[in-house]
Amino acid sequence: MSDSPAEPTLAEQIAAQLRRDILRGKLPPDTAIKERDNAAELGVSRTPMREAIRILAQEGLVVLRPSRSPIVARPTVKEVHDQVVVLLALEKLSAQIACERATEQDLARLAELNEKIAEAYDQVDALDLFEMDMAFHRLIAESAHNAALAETHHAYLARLWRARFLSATMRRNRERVVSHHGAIMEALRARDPVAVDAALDQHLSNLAEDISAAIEAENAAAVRAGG
Amino acid sequence: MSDSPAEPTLAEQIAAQLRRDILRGKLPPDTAIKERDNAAELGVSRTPMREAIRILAQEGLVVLRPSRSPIVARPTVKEVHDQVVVLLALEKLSAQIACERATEQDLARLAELNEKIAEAYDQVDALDLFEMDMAFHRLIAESAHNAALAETHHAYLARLWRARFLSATMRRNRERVVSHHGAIMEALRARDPVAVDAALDQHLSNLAEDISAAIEAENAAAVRAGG
DNA sequence: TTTCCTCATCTGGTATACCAAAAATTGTTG
DNA sequence: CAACAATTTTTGGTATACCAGATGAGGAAA
Repeated sequence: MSDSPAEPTLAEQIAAQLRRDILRGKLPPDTAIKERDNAAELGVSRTPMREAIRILAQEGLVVLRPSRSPIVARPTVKEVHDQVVVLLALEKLSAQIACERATEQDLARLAELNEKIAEAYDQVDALDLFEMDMAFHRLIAESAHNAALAETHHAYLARLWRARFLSATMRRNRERVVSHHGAIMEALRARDPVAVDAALDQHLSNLAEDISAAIEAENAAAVRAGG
Repeated sequence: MSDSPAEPTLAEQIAAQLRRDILRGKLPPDTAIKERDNAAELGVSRTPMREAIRILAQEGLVVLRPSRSPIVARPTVKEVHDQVVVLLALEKLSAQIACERATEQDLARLAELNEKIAEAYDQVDALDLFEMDMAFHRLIAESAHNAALAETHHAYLARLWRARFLSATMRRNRERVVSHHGAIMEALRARDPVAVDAALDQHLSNLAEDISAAIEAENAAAVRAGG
């Protein structure tokens, strides 16, 4: 699942481009991704475009239908909610294991990032803050030193990027995030599984609701626009 | 992730073929899968072979290396163990949710399959029994009615197919599996999350050890053979 | 007017050819 | 004999062309 960081292949570049467009909303749900037209538009052949579409399909961002153009996925509230449930479970498992296995370096990195977030939370724009939040959670997953777990967790984090971003824009109390992160940090540092579990529950419990509200709002808007 | 059940594409057929060969051991770990030679051998072009290899890479059965032939993966004991940990967590989460959400039909199907296994456990061959066991666990995951969870669980189940098969062949006490399944069944029917958790722990706790032993044995054999 | 059949068109799937980069091998030179 | 450099081979990546099936529109018949 790890790409060669050296020189991304054309298909990966295309996938990255489309991914950005989808996540930023430039390609809204239900938009058709015709591999012919789209490839011509970008001046590439169908082959890498095809592969890029497969990558995004694998990530759940587009859906493939037999004998039909692939379209940008329009996740239902239930689907997103289900994914959040899994994400939460994976992250809690990670944290549990991390209580035993996290190295001092892991904790140091986590603390450093947490510090950075605490300093910047009211100064940087939402997107940057969001990236840092994502990195924080990824670090937790990686602190369990379980490659499969980290990979799957990361996949869900990526898949929920848009939903989480939508929810982040509507949530204005950033202070809470910072305090939650602090609680998670402390629990991890104390290597207290129970406290970590509680802290994560606290931090992510509202996420599902926020995301649900955001998705519903977007879908309602789409319906109004005649989507 | 769901295929069109109608008419599998060539790439999917090739992937299925290779998957079987790998899981059955016909293509042992470290075997190179040259997309050129292999395609010519099967009488197909590189395109579907390439896609098939990607599919298997996604499943973790083969590893892609830059500027090198893809090779059949040789999972380390730690990797497999890590995956088992995740599988167990996913299955326990499924069971927890299933305690609330499982329909009577779900439980009926589960009971039916359990019955079938109990009747056949000492009569059918290991492979058939294994398939039934896999179906049993998949039913548990599906009883949570969380598509994302079921999908990820199934992916891990498939990824661990070979390891689980290896462990199954070396374990001769099939009765235990049956009794464990019965315990899981009863706990689910009672919709008792604690009991389900305990039953699953009981059932899957030895799996990691068994698998580890099997993997180590295979790797040792490979070393002896000059792999 | 409605329904059904036909045909043009669009879709993804596959085959083939070409290219550039990276190994591996071989030859040369110290 | 060893180390280095050039060539040859193998690899994956990309472009292009062709094919079969499905879709959907449009016309003909009831």
